[in-house]
Amino acid sequence: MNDTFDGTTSSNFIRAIIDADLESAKHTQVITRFPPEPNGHLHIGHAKSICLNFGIAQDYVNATCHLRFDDTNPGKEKSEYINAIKEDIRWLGFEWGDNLHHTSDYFDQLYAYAIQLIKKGKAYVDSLSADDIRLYRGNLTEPGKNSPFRGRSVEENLELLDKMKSGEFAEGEHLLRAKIDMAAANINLRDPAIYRIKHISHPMTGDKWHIYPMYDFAHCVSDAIEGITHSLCTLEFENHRPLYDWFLNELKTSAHPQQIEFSRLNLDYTVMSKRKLHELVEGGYVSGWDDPRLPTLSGMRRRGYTANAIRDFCSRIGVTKKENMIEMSVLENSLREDLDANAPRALAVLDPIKLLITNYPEDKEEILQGVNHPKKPEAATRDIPFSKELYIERSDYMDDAPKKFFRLTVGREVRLRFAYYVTCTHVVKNDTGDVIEVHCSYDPETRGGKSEDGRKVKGTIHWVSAKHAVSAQIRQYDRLFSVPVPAAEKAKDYKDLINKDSLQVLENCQLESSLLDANTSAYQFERQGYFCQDSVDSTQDALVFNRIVTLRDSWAKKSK
RNA sequence: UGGGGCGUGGCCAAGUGGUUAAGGCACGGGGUUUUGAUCUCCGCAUCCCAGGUUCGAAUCCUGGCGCCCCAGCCA
Repeated sequence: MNDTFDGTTSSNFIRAIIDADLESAKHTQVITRFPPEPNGHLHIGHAKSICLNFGIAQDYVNATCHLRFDDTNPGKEKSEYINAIKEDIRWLGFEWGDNLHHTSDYFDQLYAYAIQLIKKGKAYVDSLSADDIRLYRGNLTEPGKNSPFRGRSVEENLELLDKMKSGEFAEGEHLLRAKIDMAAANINLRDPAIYRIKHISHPMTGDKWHIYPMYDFAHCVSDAIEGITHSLCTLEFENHRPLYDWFLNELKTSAHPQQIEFSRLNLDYTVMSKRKLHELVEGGYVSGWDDPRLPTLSGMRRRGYTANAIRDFCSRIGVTKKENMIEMSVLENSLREDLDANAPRALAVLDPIKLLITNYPEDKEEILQGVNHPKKPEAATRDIPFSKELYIERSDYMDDAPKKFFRLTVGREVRLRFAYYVTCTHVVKNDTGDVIEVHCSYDPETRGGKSEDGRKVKGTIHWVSAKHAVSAQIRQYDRLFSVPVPAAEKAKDYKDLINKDSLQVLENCQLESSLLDANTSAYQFERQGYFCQDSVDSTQDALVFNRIVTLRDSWAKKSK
């Protein structure tokens, strides 16, 4: 199963373990699971896990991946997140079929297992306060000590748990704990909590329960119930694995999934923690969960990222146990690769300046042909109107330009893409010395942008006919933070490190009219970058395009 | 200074005692080009450190060093 695609390897140490388990016949089928807690939106870090888990289900014979909402904490979770999460996973290109589950589906079984633990003398109801429990737990270097309630009889524990369940106690009054070892070096083993009292109704189970199971107890048992073979999670759960195994061993479940940990994704110039993402959204630092600057899947989707690109990115970064910080350029590379291969081309002037072709007839109009995709002849061509007055990019003209500037300056000839060669004759400036009009003469013999005489014209610039152009607003997005690792700047609040130019709005950009019929997918605006119509704010009367990512620009790099 | 992990080029990442130490991103340079895009070619590490075992070590042993995680009735 050492499969590759797109020329990059997608194998990793986890797949190697699975291969070995299949080889040794420990398992004959593979079942993984993706277990989001419905308390926020999915981000690119989740995509790594989704691609790992669902990717395995996709690549191995007879394998499946369950989608399980880990809804054990009704105080923090909202059912509205559930649909958003499902939509994101589907958008990424994965499906769970009949395997949609909720941890809450197993509340009855979980409760029965808890009773079993009590009967085995492996769990007890503690009545210490939260503060006392913390005190009794000890710390990293000192062992904890037993709770005075640790020795309660099985009968008393059973009775107390039953009353906890039916809501006879206040929150915090009692707690069901596993009886393991208060002196364990691994703090997770110092009698961890199993059930806590919460008088909150649950989106799935309503008011049935007044107690809800803790992650450590619920997760391993849910995995076992579903027959998960490989339970993949991130590194911070490594210390919980002994507990995962302890529960399953004590309960003698029919299956004992193997928990395997891998490192979570970190991307530079952004933040990934749920807390920070919530803060940015709720504090109004961004426009919402789908703000195109956010690393959320909904934000990236709105920005114009493709699922393809994200999947490719995930396969490129690999899966290991090493802490990592992936550079944004890796993501952008995956993006550009997909967009270059698939996005139709168009001409659009973002910062327009008038270009007048002085020797072109006043009322003449021509229809020229532009190729829709240089690498896909089958994508054919489109009509592009041409006339005397055009708009070109302000940055494509320069006074006293250096030799290497392959664009316009007085006396220099350039090619107007798909159109004609034009030579700049002079420019008109306003009082403050800004160029407001560029005058050129054109060579009628160069229609289509080529000449018979083989004359070399190094530069090609994009343009749009003034009278035919449609104007639009363009939102240029850049990295959300001004530093690579916002969290590392301990002296500053990460919110003060937000890149002030992460969103730049350009009004009155001039687009080729065919963009009026633009669909929602990506276009390449030649020489600029990739753009897509904003799914929320763009209308026929007021077009709004988002810049997904710029084109690589070796000229900008050189001229720095 | 308890326990658990991790350390291969700027960032990822293959490698499991014998390879010129894969590949991608980034970076530098050449070519092609009606997008200074794409494409293409070339360049770019002795493997945290120190000892040791071995004919031979990134891979094995010993000792260091560095970084990450854990003291929620969160997940």
